[in-house]
Amino acid sequence: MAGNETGRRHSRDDVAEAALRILDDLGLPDLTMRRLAASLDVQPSALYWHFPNKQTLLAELADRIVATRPEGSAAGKDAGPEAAGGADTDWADSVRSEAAALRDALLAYRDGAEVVSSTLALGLGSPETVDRFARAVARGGFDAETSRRAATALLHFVLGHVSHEQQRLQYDSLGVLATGDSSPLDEDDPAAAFAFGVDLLVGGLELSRSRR
Amino acid sequence: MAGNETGRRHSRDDVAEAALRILDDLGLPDLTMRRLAASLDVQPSALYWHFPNKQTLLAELADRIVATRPEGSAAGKDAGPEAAGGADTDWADSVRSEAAALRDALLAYRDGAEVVSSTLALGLGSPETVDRFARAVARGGFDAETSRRAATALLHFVLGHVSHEQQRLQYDSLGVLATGDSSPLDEDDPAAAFAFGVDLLVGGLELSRSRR
DNA sequence: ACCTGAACACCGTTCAAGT
DNA sequence: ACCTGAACACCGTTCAAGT
Repeated sequence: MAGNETGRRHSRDDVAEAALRILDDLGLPDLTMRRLAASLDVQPSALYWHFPNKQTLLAELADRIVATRPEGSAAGKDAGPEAAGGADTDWADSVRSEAAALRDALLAYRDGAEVVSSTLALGLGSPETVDRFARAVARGGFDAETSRRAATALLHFVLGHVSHEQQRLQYDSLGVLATGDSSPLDEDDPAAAFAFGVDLLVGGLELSRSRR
Repeated sequence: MAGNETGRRHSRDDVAEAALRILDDLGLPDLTMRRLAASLDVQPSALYWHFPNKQTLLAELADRIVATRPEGSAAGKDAGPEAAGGADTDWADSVRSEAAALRDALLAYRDGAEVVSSTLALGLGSPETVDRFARAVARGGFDAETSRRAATALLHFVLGHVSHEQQRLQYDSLGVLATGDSSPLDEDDPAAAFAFGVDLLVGGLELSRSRR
């Protein structure tokens, strides 16, 4: 059903795309190697020709998910007028839109945040996501270590927030929505709560800069 | 081996303690219902008399883990001299030590952060952890919604950071420590990186306060 | 280059029945 | 109140062999 319509053999890309489909349709708990194999009309063992194990498959999915950027959501150019060394008055907005773009990408696939989060935790997946944050922060004139630490703080917040957001989505889509049994982490306006958290981190950076 | 030494029957508390032991000794992936049952000299099905399912067991463990506070690490009293309404000049330090105490508690058990994180994500577990953060923030004179949002941002950062920290620990303890293959999220000084992230969030709150 | 067939070593959960 | 025995419906992964 993915890639080649009726032909027998599949590519690594076919497998990844079929996996992404199952993820988005059924969710991460239902993305099993056996179910994936079945969706490709293949034996489970065939998958191990394309990927050494499930974790590697998930890392590939994570990379594809974070590469999902809604059209025209570029968070500033890679090398603007002030790219070479100097401080950028607009760095804060670029951090904010980088965060928003990542959130959008994670929300584009069911359980996207959890897939990326667990892949990052295992040290797999491309470093692109942290790097983008770090570059945006560095535009503010912060040193490399500060930028990297701020970037991971941002990433942890974004992944935690969106994971919870998505968990809530499918919790609501299922039956259990009794009145008032919301957890204290639930937010009635997820986007606003997200922006607030990002602003807190950006504000902290601004403050640390104003103190030299 | 846990609770009653040679007697046959166990309490819910025995089961939880045995589970905590397995978690700390072998890690979350090896904490299976079957292995837990074996450690109690009991059939797997016996566990389902004490807990309706594994998730509920994990939620109980999460509550016990966050209740682990190293001796004398109280992050300020629950009702100090300025408890009733007014702003507290020292609220920032209380947020910081609350964060440090939570980190210590999570680090006290292998995979502690992941257990708490996944429990929180499922909306299980006690709301105490968020509440403590929210109360510490509220001492700064912030309204309830701001305090709650800041608290969840803090919690997401702490859980993300410590999860990664712990994943790195057992990654290092296993074989694979080739030179220079560290992920961009790795920190050579985890405690400093942790404090930096917390300071960013606290700084953001200070800034938002100075802007009225 | 890509897949089958068959097996290995597991999982979480249910449920009637026992004491 | 607490547990056994047996089953159900699954997992991820390996590996010799096929085309």
